[in-house]
Amino acid sequence: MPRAGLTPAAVTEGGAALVDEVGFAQLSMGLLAERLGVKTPSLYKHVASQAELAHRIAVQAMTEVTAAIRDATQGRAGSEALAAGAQAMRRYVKEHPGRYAAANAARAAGEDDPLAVAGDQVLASWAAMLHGYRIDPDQEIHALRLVRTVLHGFATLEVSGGFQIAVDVDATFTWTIDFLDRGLRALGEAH
Amino acid sequence: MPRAGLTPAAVTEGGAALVDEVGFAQLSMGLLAERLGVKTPSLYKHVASQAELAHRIAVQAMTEVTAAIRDATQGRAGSEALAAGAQAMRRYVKEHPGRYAAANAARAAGEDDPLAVAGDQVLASWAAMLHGYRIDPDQEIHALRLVRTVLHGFATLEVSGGFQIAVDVDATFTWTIDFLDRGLRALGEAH
DNA sequence: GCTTAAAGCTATCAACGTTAGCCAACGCAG
DNA sequence: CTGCGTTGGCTAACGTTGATAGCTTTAAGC
Repeated sequence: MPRAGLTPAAVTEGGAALVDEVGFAQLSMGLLAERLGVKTPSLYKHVASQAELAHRIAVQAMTEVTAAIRDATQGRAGSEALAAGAQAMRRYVKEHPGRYAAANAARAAGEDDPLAVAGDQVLASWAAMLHGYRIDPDQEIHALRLVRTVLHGFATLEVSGGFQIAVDVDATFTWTIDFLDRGLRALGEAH
Repeated sequence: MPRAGLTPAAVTEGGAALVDEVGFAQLSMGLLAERLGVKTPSLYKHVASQAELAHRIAVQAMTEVTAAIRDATQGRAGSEALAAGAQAMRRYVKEHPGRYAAANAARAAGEDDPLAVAGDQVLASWAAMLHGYRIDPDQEIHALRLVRTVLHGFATLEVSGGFQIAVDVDATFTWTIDFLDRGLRALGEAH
């Protein structure tokens, strides 16, 4: 019988594609094995456990989110950077809901966990973006957490179908980013 | 052998207490049965499945959240109502993280699903609170979604340990609510 | 007290994650 | 090209957990 030519990276990539299709909660070793044209136990030659697989998917998601935000905010500052970064993140979550769910479910084990490193990079992107608003350093951490809260909250609510009413969610998102932008600008002017 | 005297409500309540202790993901029929002093299959005399149990817990959580917000905002309006309601919700989530997780994981099946009804009541509470800000009716839906986004995002991030940095999360919360309040007041004045 | 609906039990099944152990495929040395 | 070691894939099997079947016994109502 010919080999499938799997590697840890290939299994992770397959798992990431799978959770985006069927949802993170529906991830199972059997289903992934089937997609990869292999029997279930074979996966354990590449990943130690389903928990490790989920963790790898989470790291990949964090890394991809970072890249998306960085690309979007490249060369922009202030309001433009906020809008572009926020849209980039929202788009990523809509296109890869399973990966984002994996990233949310995952818990970093220690400071040097790749997941923690990737998470810090996302935070660093938002921090750099906020810098353009010239906010009082004492309030910077609060503003950073606010941005994260809003984007995370919006993304999870939208993906889980939380917005039922028949009003354009796109409009709400741009409105929300605008609301955020005004408040942040006001903070900078008050400095 | 004497009977344990269980009912669907008692099983749900036990399940709610359990998920708050061990986490929603760790909910299992065996563990709950043990807590209730009964063997696993006996639970199926009261709830149809683990999925139904989780759904019941979610409904209970939604109902309790509604009550908490209503009690907190009773007799207040505008900024005060926002602060009190937000604090009430945050407190509920911190005290009952498992139930809140159950509520987030649950999906309402149809318009008359008790979960949908309870969810609508929460939204109605926020809508009533927002009314005090006298916001342009066209923007009311966006503001409502924003409030929900912020509170949901903050609660989930805090419960999942998302705020690592050693700066007081309480301070960030009040700061965030204040940020929200200012923006909403500005919307009302611009009307 | 007798009847009967239902609560709890034991036994059992199915699905899934995981491990053990075997065999065949590929990479490389000679 | 041949032999050999590594390694990826397989089958078989186990433990756990959700769920069902069917029996027994409790306890509520007449």
